[in-house]
Formats: sequence, C-alpha cells, structure tokens
Amino acid sequence: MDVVNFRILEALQEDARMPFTRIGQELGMSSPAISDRVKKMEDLGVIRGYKAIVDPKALGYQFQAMITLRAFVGKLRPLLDKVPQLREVRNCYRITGTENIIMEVVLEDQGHLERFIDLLIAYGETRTHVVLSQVIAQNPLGRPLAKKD
Amino acid sequence: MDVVNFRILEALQEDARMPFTRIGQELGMSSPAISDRVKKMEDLGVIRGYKAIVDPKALGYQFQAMITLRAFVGKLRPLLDKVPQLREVRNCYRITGTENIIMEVVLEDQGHLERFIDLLIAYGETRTHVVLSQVIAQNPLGRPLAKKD
DNA sequence: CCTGAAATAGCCAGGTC
DNA sequence: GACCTGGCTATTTCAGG
Repeated sequence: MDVVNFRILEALQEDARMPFTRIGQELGMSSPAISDRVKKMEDLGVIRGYKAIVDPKALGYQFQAMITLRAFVGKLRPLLDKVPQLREVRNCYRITGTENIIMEVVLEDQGHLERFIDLLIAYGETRTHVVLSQVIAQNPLGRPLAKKD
Repeated sequence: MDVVNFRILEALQEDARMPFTRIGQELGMSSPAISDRVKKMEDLGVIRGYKAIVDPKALGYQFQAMITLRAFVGKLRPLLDKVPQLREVRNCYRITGTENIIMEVVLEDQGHLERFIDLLIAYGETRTHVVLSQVIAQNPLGRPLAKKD
C-alpha cells in the first residue's frame, strides 16, 4: 500500500468505471500494472467491490431516515437476523452506547415509515430521525496520516 | 423506469464494473441497448456515479463511529460549511429531532478520535457511538412497491 | 432496440530491470 | 517483485435501419 495504490484508490472511489488505461496515463504507468495492483487490493480486501450510487428520491423513495434502536432483552439477536431481510435498510451498524443499533433506511411514503416503525417496535425502543438533506455522501477514503506502510 | 431498468440498476449496484454485454445477455438485449438506458439514467440523476467500496480497517482506520451533534445557536451554518473539509467524514446528514446532524466518520486511532471530538465541540453538543460491526453495508436499492411507472 | 464495424480497453504471455 | 511491450480477446461506441 504505497502512494501509487492510494492514487488508484482515489480514482476508483471517484469513478469505479474509470478505465485502467486512463488511470495509468495519469500515473505514468501501463494498464497491466494498474490491473495487477487493483487485483491485489481486491484480494487483500482493501477493495470490497464496485457499486453504482443510486438516488433514492429519483426512484420514488420520499423519505430517508436514520433510526436508532435500543433492543429489549433477548431481542437483539432476533433483530440482527431479521435486518438483512428488510429491503428498506441500506446500512445498519451495531454501536456502543445506550442504543445498540443504528440504521439508514429508505421509505416510500408516510405510511411506509409508519409500518416500518411498527415492525421495529417488536424488537426494541426506536428513535427516528428523518433525513432533511445529505451534506456529504460517500466521501472517498484517503490515506491515513499516521500510516507508515 | 420500467422493470428492465430496475434489473440493470440491480446489476450495477451489485457490481458497477459488470460489462454491459453480460447485463444484456441476462436480459436478452444487446449491449448498446443497455448502454443507452444507463446513459439515460445517469442523465436523469437516477445513477449518481460509480464508486469502489474500500474497507477502512484495511487502510489502517481502527475506528469507525457515528456521531450525532446538536448545534449551538448560530453554529449550524458554520459547521455545515466546515464538514466538507473534514477527511474523516464519510457521510453526513441533516436530520430532524433534538440532534441536527449525524455523521459517519473513520478514525485512525484513539488519539484521532479524541482530536476529532475536540474539533466538533466548538460547534455543538456531540454524542459518539463507536461502530462495533456493520450488519448491512450498501444494500442495493430496489424498486419501490408503490411505484406505478 | 437491433446489427455490424470501428475504436478502446482488458488480459495473457514473455522479457527486462 | 514490479513493470513494460506486444498481440489477442472482450467490450464499448457509433452508425444506419
């Protein structure tokens, strides 16, 4: 993980479909060299995949929300098993603090939001924060300053 | 936005580098047809880009955290202006509720976490939740059920 | 939306430092 | 080990229908 790899990561986080030839041009390298490095980063788990970023609003999801949940005793495990089946959940984290879980969800309308919360209250006490706007979205990960290869 | 477009979105959310030829094969269409549809979805803002998904741990970020912040009076605007400059912030949302802001951050170590919180307390009251594990990561967006094209 | 051709890009040797 | 070049294959892109 030298500086070249971080330049490659930077490019691919900005546009995952950018051709290796062009990345190579900007770095003064050939495309096989880039390809080798990318494959190695994929194998090492540094690169976990490539995803299209889709706008929920454009698909008809009127609301986005952050929901924290404090699980009832014995209900955390069942919830963790349930969450992967919920299409509304885009991201879900186990966290420290009085709440156990925080998830980012997309909802089609008010009724959908209500039904979703109803579903959750079987597992714990929830707190819902409707998203007003996204200030930063998928900011690329840079090189850790403390990192000494 | 018909069912074909949603199939394409599904594929590209799973792997943004999947060739259009292969997507076309699975849908019984030619690659130019896929290309046209993708370009149209990009122009409409449905597809906002393509990003490599990078593992923070593999880069040397030891902590990930969700931080909520309740801004002091007159401090929300300055914070919103500041946030885009912070490399630690991967996502940041304005939300409803007693807190105004929630952000997802990556930190290199304990000291980094401390410095970052110190920076934030100039703007408001913070609550930090260290991420223990990510239960769901970047779950693909599906077709809204209520959507009637 | 298709086909078919042209331009690009990715990929597999083999060779160099 | 990391990189380059050359040639082959795959993919994208562009035209016309």
